[in-house]
Amino acid sequence: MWSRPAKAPRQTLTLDRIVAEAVALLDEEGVGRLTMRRLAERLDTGSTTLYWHVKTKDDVLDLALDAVFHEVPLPGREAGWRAAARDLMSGWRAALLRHPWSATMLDRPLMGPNALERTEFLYETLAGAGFPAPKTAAYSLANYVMGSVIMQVTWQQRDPGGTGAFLRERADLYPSLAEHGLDFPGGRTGWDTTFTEGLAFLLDGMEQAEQAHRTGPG
Amino acid sequence: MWSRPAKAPRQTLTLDRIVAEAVALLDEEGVGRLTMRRLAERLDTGSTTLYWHVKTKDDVLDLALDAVFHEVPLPGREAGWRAAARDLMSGWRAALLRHPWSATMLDRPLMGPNALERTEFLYETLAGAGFPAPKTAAYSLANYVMGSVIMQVTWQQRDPGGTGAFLRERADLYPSLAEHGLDFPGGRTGWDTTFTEGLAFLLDGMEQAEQAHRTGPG
DNA sequence: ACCTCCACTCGATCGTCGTTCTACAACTAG
DNA sequence: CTAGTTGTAGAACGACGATCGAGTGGAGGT
Repeated sequence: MWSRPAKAPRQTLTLDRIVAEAVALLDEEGVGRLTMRRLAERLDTGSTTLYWHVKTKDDVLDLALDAVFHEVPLPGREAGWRAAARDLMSGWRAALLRHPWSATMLDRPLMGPNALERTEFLYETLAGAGFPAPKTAAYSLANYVMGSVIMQVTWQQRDPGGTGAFLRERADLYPSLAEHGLDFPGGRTGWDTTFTEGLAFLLDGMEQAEQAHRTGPG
Repeated sequence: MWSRPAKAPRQTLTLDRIVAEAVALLDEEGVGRLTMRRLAERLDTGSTTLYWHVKTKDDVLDLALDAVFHEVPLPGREAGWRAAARDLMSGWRAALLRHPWSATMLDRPLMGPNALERTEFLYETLAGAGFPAPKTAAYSLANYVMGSVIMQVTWQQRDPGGTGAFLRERADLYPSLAEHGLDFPGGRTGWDTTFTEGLAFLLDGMEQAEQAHRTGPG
């Protein structure tokens, strides 16, 4: 009819749009509020429509998580394996922290193309450096990063801030904690330097083992 | 009346019974199937009754998680800080692996009495060993353990076993992964030794720093 | 110009969940 | 025996993930 409401020009929904909007929604409201209905609403469609592009909600989460890994830059290898590993892990951490919800989702297989590409890079780097067991080295580094991010996100956003007081009240039970511990944000860069120092421990140990392996059986 | 149906002797529901049953349910069916209704059913009561003893479902999960930490033995300190830290971390890991659902729940503040007691022990041990920043050392160790458990549980139970084949099919994209990697279970003790070796990296680095600090500024 | 087909959309609906409200039963103290 | 406290439970609410079947638009063939 003459005054037909110009029916929206049917810009077909794509998987990319769904994933991008899911990431945005997660960034803004957190993992607890990601709902198929809410996600659909933001995309101006019905919730059931999403199921044409995606099998389950878990698919959306898997895709969103892998999208985060896409933000992790692959460092150069000129500066040696240690610098490459350090930079990759720092970038990995930074990307996860930029999307705190992702920390909660690290308990699923990281099998997306972006995650695999980064893991492959890490293995290549370590194997190329002559590590006898790149598996162990990569495993240690990845574990450390995952644990760090989870811990930081946990304390930063799930802690009502009362932890310090909570522990100080119980200083008789937990003297060491009350003295040295758990007031993490502390300095502005507290988290970052603590992460870097811990990573240095790990890299030092790895370097030591690598040198021993190079000079030992040679 | 003589033949009164012996109306169940009203053994009042206690918080301990709830937590114990929650742990059992989680062990048997996993975190996805823990429901207030199912939990209540196992306790022969109504779901709403649980809310008398507990404020939300999250409380149940927090309590169940802390119950896991109760299984972590506190090692002796005679053998030095390194042995104590190693043993505490191994016990920590073992307890979490015994209840794989707990790995998924490490993204919440570990503020239960059992968790705090273990953390306090770790801080005490490291501070007593003269570490300049026990916070960094404890943080590194805890992060490593958390990451390790999460990764192992993820691959062991959420992976349909097709990962090896999946990666081998894509050996052109991920050559290093296909060669050295990700076929973790490998030997029977693959996970354990990989964990121990990685932990040794970390402890080596820490030991090195501790010695440098002792001889350096002295 | 017509028809067909298929990628795509959506309203209604199912079963389940966490949680609240309110009424009720059992035990305890006086 | 009664009053109050402690504990229990049914019904119900709103929201969720997911399925089903009926629809809609546009591209391609004829």
